[in-house]
Amino acid sequence: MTPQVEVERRVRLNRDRVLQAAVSLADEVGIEALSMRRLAQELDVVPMALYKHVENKEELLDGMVEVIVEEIDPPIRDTDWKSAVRQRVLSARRALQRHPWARQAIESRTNKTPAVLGFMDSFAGMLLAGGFSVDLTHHVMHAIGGRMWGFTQELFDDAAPVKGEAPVEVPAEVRAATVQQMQQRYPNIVAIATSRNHDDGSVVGHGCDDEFEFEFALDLLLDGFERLHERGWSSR
Amino acid sequence: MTPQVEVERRVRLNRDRVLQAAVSLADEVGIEALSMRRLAQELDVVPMALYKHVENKEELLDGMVEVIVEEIDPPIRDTDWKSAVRQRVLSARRALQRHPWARQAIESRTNKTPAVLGFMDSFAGMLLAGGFSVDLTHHVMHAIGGRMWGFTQELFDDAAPVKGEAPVEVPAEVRAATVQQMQQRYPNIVAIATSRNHDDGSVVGHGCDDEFEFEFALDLLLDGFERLHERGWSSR
DNA sequence: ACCTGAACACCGTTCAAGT
DNA sequence: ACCTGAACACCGTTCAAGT
Repeated sequence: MTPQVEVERRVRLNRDRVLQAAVSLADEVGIEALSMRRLAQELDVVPMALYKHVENKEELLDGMVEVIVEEIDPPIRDTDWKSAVRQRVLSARRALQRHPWARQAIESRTNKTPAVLGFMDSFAGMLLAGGFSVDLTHHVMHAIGGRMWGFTQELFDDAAPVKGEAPVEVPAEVRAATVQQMQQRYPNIVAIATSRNHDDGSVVGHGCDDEFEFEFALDLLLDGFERLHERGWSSR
Repeated sequence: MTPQVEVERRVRLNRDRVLQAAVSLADEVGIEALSMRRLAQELDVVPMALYKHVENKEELLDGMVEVIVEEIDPPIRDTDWKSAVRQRVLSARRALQRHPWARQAIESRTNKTPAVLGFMDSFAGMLLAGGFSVDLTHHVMHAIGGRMWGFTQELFDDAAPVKGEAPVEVPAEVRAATVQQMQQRYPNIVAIATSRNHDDGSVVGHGCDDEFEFEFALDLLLDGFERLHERGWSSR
């Protein structure tokens, strides 16, 4: 009857279109109202059509987080570490504020997707370029991560075993290949992850001492408060 | 047939038993697997029986958060502000770590329940007792809140209008009564909330300047990093 | 290669009824 | 006063089938 209309609305679906639509829908209706069925409806498609472009809802959320992380500006060049870091943190904050659901979504993800790893890697790069030791960079990443979002805690930890599933055994050669790939793409992260506990020859690291990281940031803040208090600081 | 068994398992339900069961269930199976139906099953009761003790699932989650907040130790007396604050933050952290779902649950709540308000009030009290100005206390609360969990941002804001619902108009006399009640129970919070913008006579305050709070904490950390860097700090 | 339709095993919550 | 049972309008995801 109206063939060109049919043709117009039947744009071919692809992963990117699915993710973009999901982001817009979450912006409009909130993350709790974002369902596979509703998203499909928005795209004029039957629910199951989405599953050709996205494994399941978890992977959809991973993809949405990737979209948001890619909105963050790259590091500013030719400036000191402090203003580079400051600008980038504020840029990340702006991205999160554009999408009110993003904070919660990020915090619920346990997978580290490439965009997230890339962000962390270039972030560590700013500090290392500023002359920070790998050690200090590591702790600073934890401390600043808590400011922007809550998920940095486990970034360098071993993948947490999924509830109810036996942890997958990865053959040694696959592990070695993965480490090499990681080293190529995320050299700073690998440097940090391998710098501790290298006495036992493990390349992966043993997860961070959560308690230490927490108190590290806490004490920095407490000392800061004390200094402001002593000098009679006021916001006006 | 077996009347005493029937009697034994049919313990009368009440709000507390529901909340405790919900907390245990979430501890065991995770927050995403906690459903009203599953909780009812755990309590040997039909799903709808829960709704006599809890308005709906949102209120169930509010109640679970209350349970966790009540696990936090009260402030330690007869010590300086710094170690009082430090101990209490670490106690809060321990409570959250006992219940891995709690962080996410807290962050998803927008209601401020009495236990949460009470916690914040006595927290502010530690700083005020240490001689901090109301102004500095206010910003410190924001900065430290971000360390423990992510929800302090909106604590002093006006209640965010619920999506899709017209904001409820509260009669002036009801507002006045509420403020007086708040002043009785949460004097410190009210002091903080009313100290800013008092030039226009509003008692409620206008929400905080998010951007200012964020940069306040960020710059404290950046200055801290800089100091550690300059003095060649190392974690060993 | 991509999309569909029906079906399954779940949700939160309403309503009217039972004790 | 407290609990029940059936029903409604949703979920995410499987499977086998269509083009």
